[in-house]
Amino acid sequence: MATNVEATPEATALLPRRPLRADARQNYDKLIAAAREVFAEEGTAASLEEIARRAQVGIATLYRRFPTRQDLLEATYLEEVEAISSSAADFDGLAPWDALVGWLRRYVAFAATKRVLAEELLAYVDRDSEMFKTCSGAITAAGEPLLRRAQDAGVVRPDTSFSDVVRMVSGIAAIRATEPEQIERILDVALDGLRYQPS
Amino acid sequence: MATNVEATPEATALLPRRPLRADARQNYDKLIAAAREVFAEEGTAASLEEIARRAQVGIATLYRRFPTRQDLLEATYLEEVEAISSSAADFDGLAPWDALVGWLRRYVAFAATKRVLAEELLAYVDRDSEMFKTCSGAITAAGEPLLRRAQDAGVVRPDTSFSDVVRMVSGIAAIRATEPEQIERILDVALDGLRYQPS
DNA sequence: TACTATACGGAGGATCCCTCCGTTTGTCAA
DNA sequence: TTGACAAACGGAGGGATCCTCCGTATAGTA
Repeated sequence: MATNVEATPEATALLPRRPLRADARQNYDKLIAAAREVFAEEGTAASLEEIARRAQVGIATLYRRFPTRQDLLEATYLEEVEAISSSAADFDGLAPWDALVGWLRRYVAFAATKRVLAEELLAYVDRDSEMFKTCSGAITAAGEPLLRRAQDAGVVRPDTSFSDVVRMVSGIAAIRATEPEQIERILDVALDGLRYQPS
Repeated sequence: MATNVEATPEATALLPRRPLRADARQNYDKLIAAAREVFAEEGTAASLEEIARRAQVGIATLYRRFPTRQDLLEATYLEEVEAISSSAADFDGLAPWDALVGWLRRYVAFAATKRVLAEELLAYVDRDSEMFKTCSGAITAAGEPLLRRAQDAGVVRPDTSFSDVVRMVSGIAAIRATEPEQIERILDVALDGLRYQPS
């Protein structure tokens, strides 16, 4: 995950934060990492003490940094968005098709936890709040170039927008499948649809 | 709510249950009523002890009847479906338009809690399970005649299906509005759309 | 090195989950 | 009506979680 230095060059400023003491910053990162794991495993109703335990941090440390469950949820969500956005750069070296698909596959894993976090956040935050707008903007800025590159190279049909693709993948990621391989199969088919050239 | 007699004439058999002792049946009804209230107020993560308290029943009584939180959730959901279905008969005496709109307004209140219950149930029950199929069938059987009657009377445009109307209303009911009056206003506009006669 | 703001951890009271078990009560047959 | 029993009830209580308070430790600075 993105380390928590306050002046990262490519920082999208999703998480504006004052400088923390070194130990505090480490604990912050450990808490977010643990929260992402536990929320993914047990849903948003997961025990905060379990998160603190897994982060090997006292429960009070968790509450000091995140006074509310919402605060922890929101920070985890923003870290996820930041991670999926900045991960687009990891695929720069690959061929256009492989780069796009590689990122989208990563997006599936991201979308699964993102959806449940977002659902919970929406109970307290407005859907078209500054936060959600910034997030969707960051994701578009990260992924749209991958799509355009693939389209310019002729390996993806030109009549699809980034929004189309992301929503298609999000929809597939949200399928309640009994076996996880099913998601894989469906995703494969759908991605093949992107290569199809309409006559 | 529908009282819990085991041989109600119009019973849709959504809730097959063996005959209960009189006191047990009363407590069952009190628990469902309390559960509906509390789930609506606090979400599906609400405290079961709070539900037992509000129903003025011992906590063990709740657990005996509903060994699992899922069981209580499911029973509450089914009661809601049964209530909204059988309530269609309440509007038989009204004019076609008033009958349809009256039922749909009741549906909005229903949909708000239904959605959150269904969301939680889907974590454990398959989307196209017998239960969900039966429920959507019951709602269609209840509401579709109201729509058809209004269409036959010429007060609702003929080019809309029951599914269209229900999903429109469900969508409006799911809006995360800050003020509840907003839902009312939007619903009014949308329902006026039903009267509009395309040329 | 010494000082202080910052951060840490855990005890502890309140609440919730769920089970066990002794007590009460509805139902039915005599 | 009455007596007997299956059915149902309620609450205590162990374990887990929530959240706060407060004494202790340490990073950063002069």
